[in-house]
Amino acid sequence: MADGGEPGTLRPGGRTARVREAVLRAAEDALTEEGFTGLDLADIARRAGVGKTTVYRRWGTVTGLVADLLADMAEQSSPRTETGSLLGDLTANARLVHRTLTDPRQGALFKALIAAATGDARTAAALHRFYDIRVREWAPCVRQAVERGEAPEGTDAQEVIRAVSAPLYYHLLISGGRLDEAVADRAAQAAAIAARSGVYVRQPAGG
Amino acid sequence: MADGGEPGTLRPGGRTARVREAVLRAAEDALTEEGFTGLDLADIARRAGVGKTTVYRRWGTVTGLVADLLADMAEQSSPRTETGSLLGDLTANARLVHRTLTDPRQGALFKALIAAATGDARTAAALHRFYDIRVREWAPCVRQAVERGEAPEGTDAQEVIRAVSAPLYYHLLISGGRLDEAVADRAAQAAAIAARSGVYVRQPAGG
DNA sequence: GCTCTAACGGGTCTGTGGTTCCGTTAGGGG
DNA sequence: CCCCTAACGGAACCACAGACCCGTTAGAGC
Repeated sequence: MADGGEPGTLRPGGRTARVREAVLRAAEDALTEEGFTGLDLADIARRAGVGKTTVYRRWGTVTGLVADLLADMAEQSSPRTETGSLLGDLTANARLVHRTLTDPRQGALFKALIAAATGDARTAAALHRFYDIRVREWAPCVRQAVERGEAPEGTDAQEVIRAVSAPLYYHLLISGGRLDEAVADRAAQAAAIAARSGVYVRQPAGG
Repeated sequence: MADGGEPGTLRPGGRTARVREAVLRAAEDALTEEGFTGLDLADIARRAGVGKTTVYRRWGTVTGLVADLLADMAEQSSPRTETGSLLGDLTANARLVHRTLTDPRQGALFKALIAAATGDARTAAALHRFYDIRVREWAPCVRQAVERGEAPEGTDAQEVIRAVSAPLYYHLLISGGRLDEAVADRAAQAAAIAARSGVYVRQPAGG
């Protein structure tokens, strides 16, 4: 009678964890191959080798499952490289994002995740959290540049990192142009120059 | 027996045109209010005051209808302003995009359109065409800046315009951060400085 | 290793988005 | 102004995603 809450919270070990893992991987595959529109929880259950009832009970809706997938993806982090210069670090970041988005599977997955987030507040929150974590991981390279004197005091490190990614996502989702490495390098250069010039200094002192 | 092609092509005037107009406006409203996910052709037909059979026959699928809506939107163009300086023109552009994306209805509509494009090639092509037209409309202000000597010869005007929009769309779709006017102004400043520095010169001559 | 019950899963039912059928309305050429 | 037929529209039909029921499996505490 007195249930503790959502299914999977009282006995999260063993089988439950295996099922979650299998379903999230299946969801990732399905999103990648079918896109967000062509998604079907029964198909995901089949891919994962679990009963579809389980998927409906644990996650309820497609967007709920995508939100959980994003939370899971947010856990895993890939460490960043350090080159010693702002432009070098931003270029490394831009090329990492570029590689991810141009990879056929990963690119399709991210497109689907972003599409899912446009239609559901919880999924959107999960997506924002995922990118917030990724941006925070790279922000230190901007702060180091400030310490080296490459960028002015008060520079918004996270905004600089976002500025590097933005043109790549714009090409992927909106303009549809060729997403070659030159686009990534230009994005890094533009962000580096703008950061050096103080464009990303918080609360500009009237100018 | 020998049909000429798609419905609506042989007798495109009068009633057919009125129906198309009503359905596209209804689709716009539905996309804005329900988002791409919660879209239903029967609901659109109801809103438009036409039979749902008509909508299915003329457009077939939701994505087909969205693609047609984008083609229709691409027709209407809003003229740009000219301020006399690159930064001024880019700021005007950034604020225009900012106003569009922060308007509750327009912002929701564009989110839905972009989401629709991620899942269907025809819709994606229509979206790319729409933005290509808008970008081309603003490109002249960059070319004028080149003539004035504000930016180096060979600057890719369209890429500069895209660089202005990119951070705004990144915030709207991905980071979820506050989309205030400062973001727009920073985007314009960053693009202007990068353009001046030659970041957007085509085929950089090694350097 | 026994028990209790959280969590899984096959099978069935149902609401609704999408299709088809066929009669009705109204462009547009003669 | 009349006719022909392109295009519209109501209604019945169908398939399938998602909800529900109830028996089965396997964590976790003693």
